[in-house]
Amino acid sequence: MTTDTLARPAAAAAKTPVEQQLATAQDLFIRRWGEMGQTWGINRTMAEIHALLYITARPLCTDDVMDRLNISRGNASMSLRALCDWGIVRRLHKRGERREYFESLGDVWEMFSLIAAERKRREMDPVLETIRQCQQMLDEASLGKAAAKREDVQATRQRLAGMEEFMAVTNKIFQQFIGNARSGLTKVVKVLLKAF
Amino acid sequence: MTTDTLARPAAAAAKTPVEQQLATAQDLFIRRWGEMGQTWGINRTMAEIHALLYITARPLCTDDVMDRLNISRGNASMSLRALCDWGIVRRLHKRGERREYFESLGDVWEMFSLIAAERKRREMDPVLETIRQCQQMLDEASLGKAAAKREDVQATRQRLAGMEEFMAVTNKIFQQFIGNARSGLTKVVKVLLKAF
DNA sequence: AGAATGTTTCAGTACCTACTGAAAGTTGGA
DNA sequence: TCCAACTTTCAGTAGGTACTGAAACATTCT
Repeated sequence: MTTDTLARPAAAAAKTPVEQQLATAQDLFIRRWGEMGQTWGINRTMAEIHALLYITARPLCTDDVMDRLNISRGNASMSLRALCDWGIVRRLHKRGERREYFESLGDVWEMFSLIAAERKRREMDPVLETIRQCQQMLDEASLGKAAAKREDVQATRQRLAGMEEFMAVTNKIFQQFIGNARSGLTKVVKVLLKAF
Repeated sequence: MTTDTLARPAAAAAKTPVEQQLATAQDLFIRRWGEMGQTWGINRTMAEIHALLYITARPLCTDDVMDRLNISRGNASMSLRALCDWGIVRRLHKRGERREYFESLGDVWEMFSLIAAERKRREMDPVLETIRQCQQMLDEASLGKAAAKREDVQATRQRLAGMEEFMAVTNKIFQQFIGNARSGLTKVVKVLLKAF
């Protein structure tokens, strides 16, 4: 089932052996990156496009992407836009050319920061808010004297508190990464690796 | 489209007001946790079952789960097994009872460690290996004198190297968490908060 | 052994996400 | 102003994942 991993068309026309090998190596990376994306909730094509832009390390236009990955124009357009929204791909106008080019950020640490910031905002923050909302509901529910002592209510309260603490701390760590970008992250890493 | 978020049946029969409010608060948390799971590559039901076991803080049997979340026996069985495989839910035999119960770990930090370890193994390690494989392919490709100097080959090499460094360091950080669980993470947090 | 109780598996299906391709929209040049 | 080059949108659909429900399987009790 993964045996045809290498079968994806490398790219079109006449190539030198070296070019072919380069394309094959790139395809291997692109494919794997796409697979990983999926298991982290990023769709395969988007991850593959990003991998392509990152690994080729030069600006590509929509048609380049379509041809290389064998996807439709619509798909390429939507995915490129989404990548730009995440901030990990940049639009680029070449002087004297009408068509737009796209290039990936080159700094993996910076990309990670951008992604972390966005996912925190989109996914962790809402959960934290929900937890607090739940806690409030339980507070109101157990205004009655006896109610407050029900063990099931107590148990749920404790679990909510445990999760809240975890999410709050995780959020804080994320925040350290965010905004510090490269310098911040490498510093973080150094500090961490030394501390253990 | 998210308006019926609260419409999910709270649970069946006759309940005191407090019980109802408790169930409602729990459902809210369960639902949100399920949503978040999806965006992190964990299927909704599995995340919901886990949330249910965590938030109720007592062992539940398959039928409890089925009834509360309104899912089929097959689905409940498969998902519970998967949760046990991850190690964040434990099977539990009650004395004198035939049926099996399930309970969630109570320590969020420990759960996080288990999940991190497993995802590292399943998802990051293969990518690291692929990157090294790609690098090797390029090494072979550019044995020829001129080939090694092609700028496209050079560029791809650099990008691969950047990604490799990132993944290697990330892996190392994960490894610090794994096995250290709570103490490890809180230590990380302390170190970080002091360093900035 | 058979019945009672509980669990797992899996073929079929519902549902949902991601993709295509063509039409509509946009921008710049003549 | 119209044309040419290029981009975006979106209705329809393909393909994939997750779910159901029933049958097969397991275990314990009588």
